[in-house]
Amino acid sequence: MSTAIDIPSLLRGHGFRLTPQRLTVAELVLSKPAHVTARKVYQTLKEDHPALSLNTVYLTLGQFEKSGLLNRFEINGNAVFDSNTMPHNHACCSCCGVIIDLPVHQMEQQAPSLLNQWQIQTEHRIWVGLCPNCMDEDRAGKMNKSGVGSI
Amino acid sequence: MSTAIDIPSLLRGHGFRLTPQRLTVAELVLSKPAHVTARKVYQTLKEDHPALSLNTVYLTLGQFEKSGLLNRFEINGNAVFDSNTMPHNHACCSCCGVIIDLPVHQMEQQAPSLLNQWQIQTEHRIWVGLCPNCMDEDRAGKMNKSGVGSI
DNA sequence: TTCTTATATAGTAAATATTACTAATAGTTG
DNA sequence: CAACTATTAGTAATATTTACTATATAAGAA
Repeated sequence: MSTAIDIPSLLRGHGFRLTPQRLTVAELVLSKPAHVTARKVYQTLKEDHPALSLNTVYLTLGQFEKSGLLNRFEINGNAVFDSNTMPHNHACCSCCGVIIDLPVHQMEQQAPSLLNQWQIQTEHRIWVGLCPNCMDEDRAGKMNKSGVGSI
Repeated sequence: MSTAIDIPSLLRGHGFRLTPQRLTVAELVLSKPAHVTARKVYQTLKEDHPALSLNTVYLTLGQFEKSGLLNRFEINGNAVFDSNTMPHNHACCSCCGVIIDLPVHQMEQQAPSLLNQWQIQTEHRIWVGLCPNCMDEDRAGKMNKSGVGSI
């Protein structure tokens, strides 16, 4: 009678046990479009769910990301988890912090029309992947594990 | 006899005093194209310049950013300072962490040709500015100071 | 239902990044 | 050289995230 996501089935389908904590977090971040930080999830839920630790929120969001249920990106130094796992872009308000989704399929180089009402201050586009050097090392089986942290 | 940047003049022109610490940091990050974190600057310089604290590096990079000498962006949870203050985009290697500059003026929606040799894993595009709500509040003189941290 | 077992969790601590504060230092200007 | 003020190192505080561990518990087997 509704198109609501069946959270228990979704979690089981990804091999998760159905614990109250996990169900609560999933209900908040997977049942509807959401851009959340771990802290925000914890603050939102802790009152009604005292049996939930910030620790578990971090772990759970990380698990959901690994399972492809959430996407993760960085904004202003915080990890933001996004229930929209389809390719898309974002706009973030520097005043209130709201984040909105933007389509990727415009031909324009400029900001998409959804931003007509916004007063854009900065725009940033970043690609993450393997550079030619590391692809070579990868092929040679010598890929290091230093990761991006070495910047 | 060279086109090298005159760091002392540059700093004086922005109202900075010429201290050894500031000159050292400036020489590293302003005299040539650079993508650096505060920690990286500190680690690079501390051996030859014991009279330099990580604290000062943070402060100095922040001052340079405020003065428009550096641009700041986030990648993998770290603040990265970029001596290229002209509009441009970035690619970051998920293996070695190298960051390269990319032009903004291609018409293509796809990754720019500089990335032909890369194996791109993810792409992210983000616009930062004032949303319609906050623009209204701004006009009404009620702009809050909560900032992006409230996400 | 009861038992078994591996997973999940809270609590604690640790690691990392960044900012705040302060007393002492040291450029700069006159 | 003297005075003024920016600058700095050191320390501490804050915030985010990860690591570790003993306990609790969900899920499947008996």
